[in-house]
Amino acid sequence: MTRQDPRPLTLRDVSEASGVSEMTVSRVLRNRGDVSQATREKVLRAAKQLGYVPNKIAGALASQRVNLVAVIIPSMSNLVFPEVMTGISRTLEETDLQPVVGLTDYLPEKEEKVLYEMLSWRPSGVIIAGLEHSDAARAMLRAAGIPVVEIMDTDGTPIDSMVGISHRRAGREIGQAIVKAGHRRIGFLGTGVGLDHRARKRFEGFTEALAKGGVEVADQEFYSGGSALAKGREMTAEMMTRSPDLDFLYYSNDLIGAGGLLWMIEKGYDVPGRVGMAGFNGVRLLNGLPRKLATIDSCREEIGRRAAQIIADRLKDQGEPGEKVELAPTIDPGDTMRR
Amino acid sequence: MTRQDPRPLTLRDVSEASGVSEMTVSRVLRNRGDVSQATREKVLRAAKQLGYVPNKIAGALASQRVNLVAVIIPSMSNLVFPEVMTGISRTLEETDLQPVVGLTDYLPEKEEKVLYEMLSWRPSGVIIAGLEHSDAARAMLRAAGIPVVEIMDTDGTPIDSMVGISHRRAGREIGQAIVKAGHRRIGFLGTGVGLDHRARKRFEGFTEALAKGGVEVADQEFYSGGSALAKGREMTAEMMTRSPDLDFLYYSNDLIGAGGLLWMIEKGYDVPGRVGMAGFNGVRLLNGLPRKLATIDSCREEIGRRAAQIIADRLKDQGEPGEKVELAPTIDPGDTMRR
DNA sequence: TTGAAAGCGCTAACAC
DNA sequence: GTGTTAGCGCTTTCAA
Repeated sequence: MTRQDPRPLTLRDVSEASGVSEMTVSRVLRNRGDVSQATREKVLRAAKQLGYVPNKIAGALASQRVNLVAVIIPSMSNLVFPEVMTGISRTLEETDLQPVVGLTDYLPEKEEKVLYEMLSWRPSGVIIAGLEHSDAARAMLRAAGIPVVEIMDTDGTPIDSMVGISHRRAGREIGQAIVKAGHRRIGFLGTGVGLDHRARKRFEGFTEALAKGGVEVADQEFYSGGSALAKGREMTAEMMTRSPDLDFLYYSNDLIGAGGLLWMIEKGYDVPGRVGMAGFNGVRLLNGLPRKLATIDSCREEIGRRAAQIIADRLKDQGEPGEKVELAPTIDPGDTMRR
Repeated sequence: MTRQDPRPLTLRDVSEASGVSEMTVSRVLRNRGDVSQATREKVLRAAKQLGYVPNKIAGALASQRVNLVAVIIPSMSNLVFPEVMTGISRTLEETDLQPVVGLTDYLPEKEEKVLYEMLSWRPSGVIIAGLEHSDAARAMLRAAGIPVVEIMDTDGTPIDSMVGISHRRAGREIGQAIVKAGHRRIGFLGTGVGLDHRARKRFEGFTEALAKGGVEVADQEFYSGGSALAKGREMTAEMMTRSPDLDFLYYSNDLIGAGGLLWMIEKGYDVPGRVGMAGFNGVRLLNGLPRKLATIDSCREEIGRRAAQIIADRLKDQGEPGEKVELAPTIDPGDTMRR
């Protein structure tokens, strides 16, 4: 228990303390091969006694195996990726794999850097958000020779496997539903495009569906940063002042939509009678607000689970490269869309 | 660019491709020592050409240095730890250190396991939430011989350094303020104690302050799981039905408090005239709700920043072991506390 | 400025 | 069931 020497403990220390060879100690600690009960106990006692913690760096180098899965996502501060992580963790917990997270802040350069850093630890697999990556990033992923699952989005061609929803389709479906419900003066409030490809695709699908119905977006406003609920309020106030005849507001995410909804309720608008509203994501955190915003579930936790499962299977030599999973989200009209 | 061989690239490949010794290639790639411009360029070109990504496993084993900081926290799914992470990341970004996160779900056994896993990668430092750990966990942390910063809480004795607020004091201060404002029929709504030591300490400080003012908690209710906003609503409805004479509701976190506040507004209660309300954390996400709940900022991002700074300094041989930082949160009365 | 040799702490493969 | 040997891919150290 008490050691004077600050040198980290090694297998050799356990070997000497227990009088068992290093190799056998290693076997015991990894539960590998046949070791007699007596020896096992001797080793375990010595290891615990000393407070030995194995050195995975050395183990990984020797065995050429690292039980890490690199997970590369834009951010943890909105409500979407933590749920994806939950799905990944839940699934990997049943294996000996561990997720390690890298954040990109939606910046391609940062993605490239983070990917490089993570690959330098030689993970067993990669789960990465989105289908858009720099050439260098794609080259690294291909060269890594490990299973790669691109998640969230299925509108494009994956390097290897992909799991997600079609954001273009999601945008299109909500657009169709809005037009079908008879709305003609439609406002869009969302994140600035460019950084977030999925938001862009939703917007494209949305305008496309409107166009088919002979409708154009009547007003739009983009934001970045700030508290989403408060931003939603502000933007909605501005837009309804500027374009008081709007009869539908479509938000690129539930949080700003919720802010907008709170404002509309306070101002006494008849929602959805006079103005319909919808967001995107199916954020559960918002359950408990006075009214439930219409939304499309982005299947975040399931995406995480499926992606992790693909990696796990591939590492067990089950499953083929190039698996493609497109989940089908459905519209939840909540309390803010006419049916 | 195109390789048939699935074998990962090594320094030797770059060495052969560039006609420079492995040692010199290594120097170039790490920007160490003097290398002629000509050689440097040759090496860089070859490395890029091949798409070489260094193997940190091997590097770490050889150099006995790992630029990782283990961050061990209970959860990512509430609003508090993501902000702590933001502070840690911001600070570490200015160094060559990288955070790696492990989650405990507030379970001591899981904490022990996660800690063991993380320490087996021989990180350069550890940031861990809370001051309560199993004996085994404490032993591991001490034996690791690396800087350890315990965060969030300062009510206790750290293994090495600590950065946080006194939750007992925070509870006491809000309790005092409530009593001073003349409230006598006080309800408490919070997380079940036992798992979350900090929530427990706040509650203890709270009841202590009430006792000093000759007041007892008139009604209390605990919850776990579910959507916090919705839970806050439910619990508040139940409590106000059961104990209609309450004149203050204190919640152990802002989210359930916000749910409660929404319910109170809908039911037409005069807040804070007839019933005062307060939460805890200073969650910015909630800015934008109709009214602002009184709260105490838990200084999450600053805690992250300070903790990371302590690790970074110690690794540069600046700063001493055993540093203790207690931040002083202040009450924000918002719109729900009489002043 | 460059290179050669000797490990870092562990495990695969094989012997006993 | 247990031990021995030879690396894993880098970096440290020292020599040239």
